[in-house]
Amino acid sequence: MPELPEVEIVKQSLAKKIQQKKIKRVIITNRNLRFKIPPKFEELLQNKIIKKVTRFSKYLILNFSDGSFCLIHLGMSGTIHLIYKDNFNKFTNTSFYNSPTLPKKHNHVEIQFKDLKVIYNDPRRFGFFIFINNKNELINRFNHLGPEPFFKNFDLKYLLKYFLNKKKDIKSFLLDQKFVSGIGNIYANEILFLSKINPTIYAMKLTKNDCKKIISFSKSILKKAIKKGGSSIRDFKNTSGQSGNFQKEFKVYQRENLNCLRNKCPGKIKKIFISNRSTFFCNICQK
DNA sequence: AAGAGGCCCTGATAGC
DNA sequence: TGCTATCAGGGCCTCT
Repeated sequence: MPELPEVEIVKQSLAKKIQQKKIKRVIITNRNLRFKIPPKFEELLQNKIIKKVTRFSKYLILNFSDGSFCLIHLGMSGTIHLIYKDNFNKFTNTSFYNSPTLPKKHNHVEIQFKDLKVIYNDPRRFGFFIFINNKNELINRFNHLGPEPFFKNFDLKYLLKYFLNKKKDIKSFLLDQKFVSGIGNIYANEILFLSKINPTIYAMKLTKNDCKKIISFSKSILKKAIKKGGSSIRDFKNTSGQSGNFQKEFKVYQRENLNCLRNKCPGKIKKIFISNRSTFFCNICQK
């Protein structure tokens, strides 16, 4: 669900509110996430000072002043909510993701600061919180991940080499975090539409020009989505309580049977499944 | 080793 | 109204 742009919005919002602050107390109300939160977790975070909040791919990272980290993933349904102390008992909080109010069910982690608290909610429990002891351990966690689309090494040479002899559709590669990290189902669909590439085509069949377009549109669409505050396909709110706006720009995602939006293209958007993920494309202009 | 497929989980919605 | 089936922004694991 949250892809790179949405996680970036959460990161920016969170950074403004909790950087340089000391964690007073951590309360776990439900330890069952993708990885069970160990009993010592609360103790490890207590009294840590958050030097910086950063992001890699779809991962949020709390960088503590003593060199340790907390790695957070939102999975499909993870949301982060902020509650100010004055309103501790009111649901007038602003939400970073997905809900205008704090949900009553499925709250898992509560991180308390002097003046506010941060609550993590995750109905489907595909997300996680992991304590990381040091930089090496953090780097190891990311070892298997490919570059973000923004990185310099996500270039033509990389794609051409990676796609050599690959008998798998390009859509699956855009979703494969080992190849490129940060792209999810929405943006994979949109990138292929903008590139005029059929999602079912084998990666090895792509031309040099196709690869150039994929690189260029991956960067531009993610940048644009961040600029627009992410995509709100449910109730996404940033820290100011504002929705993202990028969903208004979707050209194919969730547009099954609607007219292709490319100038003068007579096509209609089709929906198929690739590796169990819904895939939207125009079968006229996406060759 | 690449590629296909299943699985983790709850909730919203569509269809009967 | 109320049931069931399907699908949802992700990623890991196993099998061939």
